[in-house]
Amino acid sequence: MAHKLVIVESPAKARTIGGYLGQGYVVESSIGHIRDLPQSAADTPAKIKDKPWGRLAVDVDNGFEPFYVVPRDKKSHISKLKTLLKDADELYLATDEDREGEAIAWHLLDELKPKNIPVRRMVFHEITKPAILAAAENPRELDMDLVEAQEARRILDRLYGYEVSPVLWKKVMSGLSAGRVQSVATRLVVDREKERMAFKAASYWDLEGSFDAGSGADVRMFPAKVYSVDELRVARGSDFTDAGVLKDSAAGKVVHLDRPRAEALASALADTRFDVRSVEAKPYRRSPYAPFRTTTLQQEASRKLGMSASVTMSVAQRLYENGFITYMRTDSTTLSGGAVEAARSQVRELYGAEYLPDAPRTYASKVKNAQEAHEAIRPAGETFRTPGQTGLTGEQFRLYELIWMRTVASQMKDATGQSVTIRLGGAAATGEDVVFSATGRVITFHGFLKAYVEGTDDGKRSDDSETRLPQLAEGAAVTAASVTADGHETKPPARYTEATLIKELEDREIGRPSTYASIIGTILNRGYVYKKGTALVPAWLAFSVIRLLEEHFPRQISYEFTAVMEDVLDEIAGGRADRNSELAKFYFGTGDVEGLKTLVDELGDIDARDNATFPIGGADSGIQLRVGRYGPYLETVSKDGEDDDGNATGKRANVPDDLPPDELTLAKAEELFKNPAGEEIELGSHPDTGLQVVAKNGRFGPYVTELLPDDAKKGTKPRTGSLFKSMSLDTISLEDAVKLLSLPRVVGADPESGDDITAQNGRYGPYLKKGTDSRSLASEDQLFTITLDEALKIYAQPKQRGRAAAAPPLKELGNDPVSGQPVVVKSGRFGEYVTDGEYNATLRKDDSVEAITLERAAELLAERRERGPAKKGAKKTAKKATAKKATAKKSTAKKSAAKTTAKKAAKKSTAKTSAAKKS
DNA sequence: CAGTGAGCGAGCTTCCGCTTGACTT
Repeated sequence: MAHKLVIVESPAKARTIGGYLGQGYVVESSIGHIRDLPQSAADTPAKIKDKPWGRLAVDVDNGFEPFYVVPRDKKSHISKLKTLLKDADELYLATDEDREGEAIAWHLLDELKPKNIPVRRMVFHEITKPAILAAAENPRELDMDLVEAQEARRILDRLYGYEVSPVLWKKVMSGLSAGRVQSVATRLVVDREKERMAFKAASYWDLEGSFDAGSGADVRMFPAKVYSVDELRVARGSDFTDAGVLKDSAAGKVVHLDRPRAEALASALADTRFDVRSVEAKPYRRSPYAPFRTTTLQQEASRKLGMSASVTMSVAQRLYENGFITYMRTDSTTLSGGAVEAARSQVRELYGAEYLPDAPRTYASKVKNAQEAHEAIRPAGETFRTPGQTGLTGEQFRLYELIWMRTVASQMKDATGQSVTIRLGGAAATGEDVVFSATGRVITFHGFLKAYVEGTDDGKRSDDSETRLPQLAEGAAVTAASVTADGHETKPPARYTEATLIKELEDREIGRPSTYASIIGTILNRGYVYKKGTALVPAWLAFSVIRLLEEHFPRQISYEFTAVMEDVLDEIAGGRADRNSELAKFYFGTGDVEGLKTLVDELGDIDARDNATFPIGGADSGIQLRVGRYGPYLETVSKDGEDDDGNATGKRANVPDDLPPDELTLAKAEELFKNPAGEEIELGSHPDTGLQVVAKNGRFGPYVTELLPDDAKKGTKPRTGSLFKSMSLDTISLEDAVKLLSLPRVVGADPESGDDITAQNGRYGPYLKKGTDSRSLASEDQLFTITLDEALKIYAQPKQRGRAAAAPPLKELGNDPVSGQPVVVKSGRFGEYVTDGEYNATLRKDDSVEAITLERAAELLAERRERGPAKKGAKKTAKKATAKKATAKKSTAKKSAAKTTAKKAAKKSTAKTSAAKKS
C-alpha cells in the first residue's frame, strides 16, 4: 500500500509527527547524519586509499570533492529507509531547516536515490499539529547553496583537523589532535592560566563601619564601607591592574590605603560623629531571563544542580525522548505561540494575574550565528505539567523543574524596587574628612523572581538579594558603633569551569549546541586540560601545543577564525560566494595569506625541543620546564651545560601531576629539586642495612628502592627492584620490598662452566641469566623458589622450543582462499592479528576474536597483500617471523602489561603506544 | 625521571556536527 515517506532527524520527533500526520504517512528518522567523510583509515575505501589525498578523503586538487561513506553502524538503517521508500509514492525530506539539516536532506536524496516519485523538502519550526500540517502543505525545494555551505564547513574542518593533527604527532606527541573548535577552547584555558601566572596581587585596605541609626529607626544597625578620605575616593580592587599597580585612570583620583594608614584612620574615627551627607534612591528593575537554550541550560544546571555539561545533556535527552521537554540542542530562545499561552496560564494559576504582563514577552536571539531550527528548551506540550504532575524523580525531576520554572518565569512581570545609596561623613581625630557609603536594595514587587533566580558563577550578589537600610534624611546624625580596618588582595582572573568555558565559546560563535559538551570531553581526553574541582586547569602539554599553533598557525587558531568562517559560509549559503574558491583560499592561500597546506609543508622549521621548553621564573633562572613523553619535568640549565646535541646535562625533577602551572613558581621549582616529587611511600628501614626503603612510581612502573645516606660514597647506586604484577604501591609491605631488593638471586653455579646462574626481574619479566645466555621464567615467584636443578633443566632445552608449545593460536579459521594456507588468529605485540603464515593483518577496531570469520580474515589478508611486501624484504622477514612468532608469545603479554603501566605513569596525558615503544 | 636480556606482523592516531542505541556493570 502506497504511503508518503517523511524523514526527520530524530526518532522521538518522528513518533510525535507521525501522530499528527496520521494515515497515509510513514514518518521515519535519519538519526542524524547518514553519511560522512570516512573517520579512520579502516573506514576509507581501498579505491581512494592510495590517492595522495586519500587520508583526507577530499580531493583537494579537483574542486575539493569529498568522498563520503555510510558509516558501518548506519548501513542497516539506510536499508530500512530504502525498503520504506520502495512502497512510497512521495518522499518528504523534513530535516531541520539549518545548514546541517539541509545537508542531511541532500545526503538522504543522494543515497536513497528515489525513482519516479516526487521529492519535497518540508520545514517547520515548532512541533504542533497545525504547524506540521501546514508544513506538509507547503513544501519547498532543496537549497543547494545551503548544502554547499555545509560542505564547505565540513571540508574545512576535515582539512584543519587532519592536516594539523599530524604536525602535533611529529612535533609534540603521538595521538594528539587539533581542530578549529578544540584548539581555540584549549587556547582559552591556556591564556587564562598565563594571565594568572603573570598576575601580581595588589594589597589594599579599607574601613568597615557598623553604624547606629538610633533607637527610633526602622533599621537600627547597618554596615557601610569607607568611600573617600579628604574627597579622594579610597582605592578598591578594580583600581588595580593585573600587574598589581594602580591603573592610570585612577592615578590622582584615589587614595591607596595601606595597613598603617587604615589602622590609624580607624582609631582616629572611634569618637567621630557622623552625619548623613546624601541619600540617593534609584528605581530597581529586573526583567526575566530568556527561556533556556543549550548553553544557558548547561550553565544553570552546573551552578544549581552541580551537573556537568555531558550529564545535563544525557538527562535532558531522556526527558526529551519521553516527551517531557522540547528538543535540548538548540540556540533559540523562541517559544511557540502555544508555549507562551501555556506559560501564561500557569503564571495566572500559580502566582495570580498581578504577575502576568499584559502582552506576551518575546525573546530575540542573542546568539549571533544562531540557526534557530528549533524552539527554546521548555516543557513539552500545549499545557505544561508542573514538576509534581510528571512523576519524575531524581536528576530528571530536578532538571525538568529547572526548565519548567525558567519557562514560566520568562512570561512573568519584571521585578521592581529601589536601590539606595547613603553617604555618611565625619572628621577623624587626625583631621581628615572621611566619608562612608552604604548601599541597599529593597524589592517591592518580586515579579518573576518569585519563580526563578539565576545562579552566579563567582559569588556576585544574585538578582533577588536585598539589603535593608534605615530611612534617613540628609543631615541626620549617626554614630559609628565600630570602625575596623580591613585588608584585601586583588585576585587573579578565575579559571574556567565547564559552564563558563562553554559560555565563552558561544559568545565567540565557536561550536554548536550539539557539540559544546563534547568539546569539553575532547580537551579532557587529550590531556590538554584536567579538572581540579570544577575548575579546568591546562596541562603543560597544552602550553606546548598552543605555542606551536600560535607560532605556526596564527590565523587558524585566532579567536576570530570561526566567526570569520561563519560570515563566509553565510555568503556561500546566499549564493554570493563560491565554495571551491573559498576552500582554495583556506587551503592553498591567496596572494598575501599563506594557506594551510603551505604552513604544514614548512613543518621542518619547527624545533620540537624548543617548543617543549619553558623557562621558569624568567629566562635566566637556570631552571626550565620541559614537556616530555612521560609528562612535564624540571631541568637545571647552565649556559654551556649542554652536550653536542643540545641536551641539557643538568639535574632533573618530576613535576607532580596535579600542580597547576600557575603554582609552579621559581621557589616551588627549587623546592621540587630539593624534595623530588612523585609520591615516595616509606616502608621502613631495611633489617640488614638499616637504610630507608621506599616505593615509588617510575618510568617503568612502580618499584622499590633504598635511600642512600648523604655521605654515601660517590658512584654507589641504591638497589632497586620493580614490583611484581601481583603487587601494588598501595599494598606493598616492607617484607615484599626486602625480597625484591634481594634480587638478583644466585641460584647456583653451572657445573659445566662454573658461571653463576642468577634469577632476576627484567624488562620482559622474570628470567634466568648465565653469562650472556638468558631464559625467561614462567612466574615471578620462581625468582625466589627455583632450584639449581630446575634451572639447569631449563638451560638444557634450546631457547625457542621451551616456549613454542605455550603459544597456540587463539582461533583457527580454515584455509585462505588465495594462498590456500591455514588462517589463524594470534595475539601479538600490537594486538590480535590474523595470519596465513606469510602475511599478517591486524584486526581492526570493529573486529573481535570471537566474531571474526574466515571471510573477514581473508578480506583483511587480501588488503594486506595488496600493499605488498613494501618494506625491506618484508616477505622473508614475514616468513622468518612466523616461524619464531610463537616464541614471542609469553613476552608479548608482558610487554603489553608494561605498556599499561607506562601509560599510567605517563600522567593523565594520553601517552599512546609510542611511550611504551621508547621504553 | 630506575639503565634491565631476546627478538619481534606494524599500522594508526586526528576534525566538527547531526543523531541514538550498543555495550557492560
